[in-house]
This record gives sequence, structure tokens and C-alpha cells, in this order.
Amino acid sequence: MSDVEADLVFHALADRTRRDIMGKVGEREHSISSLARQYEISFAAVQKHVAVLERASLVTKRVRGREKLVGGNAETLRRASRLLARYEQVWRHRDDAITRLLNERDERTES
Amino acid sequence: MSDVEADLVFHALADRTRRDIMGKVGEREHSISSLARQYEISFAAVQKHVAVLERASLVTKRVRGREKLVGGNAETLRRASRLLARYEQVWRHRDDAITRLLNERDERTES
DNA sequence: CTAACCTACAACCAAATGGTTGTAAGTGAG
DNA sequence: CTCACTTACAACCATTTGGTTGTAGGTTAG
Repeated sequence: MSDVEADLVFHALADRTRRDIMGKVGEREHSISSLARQYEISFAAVQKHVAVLERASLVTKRVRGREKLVGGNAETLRRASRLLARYEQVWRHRDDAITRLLNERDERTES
Repeated sequence: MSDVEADLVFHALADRTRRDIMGKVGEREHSISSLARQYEISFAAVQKHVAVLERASLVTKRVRGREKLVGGNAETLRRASRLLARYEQVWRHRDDAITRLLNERDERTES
């Protein structure tokens, strides 16, 4: 997952309204209007949130008549999940006392 | 993971400099100065990035003499990873043709 | 002791964000 | 055909963000 991609995805996830939308469109597709009706904010605001999710490839839109149905893109979600998992794995290595001691030595001789 | 928590964590992850810092401090602890020396931006800017990561509980600081060592907090990372995994699981259900057909019916009778 | 180093924090700035309202255009129901 | 519905997008506003410089306080090395 590229830096730009991660920027877009994590920024998209960093808003609770957008995460909420993610939850809904993951279960089944929703038109933008039907989504907008479920929030206090304006239609345009919801539309913008969907656009942010779409730029991040977290959702996709398809046309049905005069409306557009928004659905979740599980693939992107999986890639983001993988990125976090990679950090997690590396980090586990650091968690024992031995590496901590090594760190002390390394820090002292650093730069 | 609460909404506020997720807001902080995903916002913290949505910047490539901060993700880069995550990579470094996950392997071993780094002082803020030693981190700052590794980027083009000012010391204060790096300090702010670390503060954002700290507010999100993605890293912790401990004192060693006149410096503060920044280290990764694997626990928070795990919780974020879990949240994404939960979305992922729900989303998988939607991916077969049958649910798509059901959606069409549901959408038509909706609201 | 003193000078160098490390951290903290305030004040400031330009750009991006999340929200609003308003306008325009396509589609479908009746 | 016409009117209501759905989407798109521009313009605007307040707040936040990521960056800067400057100042001040602690700690340690020599």
C-alpha cells in the first residue's frame, strides 16, 4: 500500500460519520439520499463524506436509475488492515526485556 | 474502541511522517531529537507529530536523563487493527450474488 | 560553574477540513 | 409533459492542521 493510498484511507477513516457510513454500506448498498436522511447534517455534507470515502477506494458507486448506490470495497479495507498488522508484527519484537537493554546500549553509542 | 479513540488513532495514522515515526519507534525507542535529525522539517514540527501520536496512545514517552525516549504502544495498534477486521468480516457477507438480489428488493421497499 | 543540549510551548501563517446554502442538470412517476 | 427526486458542484465560513520561529526551563558533560 503506497503512501498516498494510506494517506487517503486513514484520513477517510478518521471521521466518525464516515466510519458510520462504512458500517451501513458494508452491509448493503445505500443511495446517497437514503444515507443523508439518516444524519442530522445536510445532504451536501453527506455527499462530501461519500466522496472522501470514494477517493480512498473504500466505497464504490454504481448507477441505478436516477440514484447512485454506494457499496463497500472490502479489498481496500483488507489492504489497510494488512498495513496495521505489519506494524504490529514488527512491534512485538521490541516487547521483551532483552531488546530494551540492547536499546540502551545503542542509544548511547548513537549518532 | 470508542469513537473518540478511533478519531485520534486514525487521524494520527493519516500522515506519512507520523507513520514513518511509527515504524522507527516500533523497532526501538528514539529520543525526540534523534527523530528530528532524521527529517527535513523543524524540531518543533517533529515534536508536534510525536504529540499527536501520543494523544492517540500509539506511542509512549519515558524519561532518560535530559531526553525523552519515544516507544510504540502495540496494544493501541492491535485495537485499531481489530476495528478494521470487524468491518472486513461484516463486509464479506455482502459479497455474494444472493445478498445483492435481496438488496434490490430491500431498496425498493425502503423507508 | 558554565555552556551545550533537549524538551516544551506560545504565536503566527497558509492550506485543508467539515460544514453551510444555492444553483443546475438528469431521471422517473403519475 | 411536468413535477418531484436525486445527484453534482460552486462559493462561502469557521476551525483544524502542519508548518514556521522564538522563548524559556531542565539536565548533563566537561
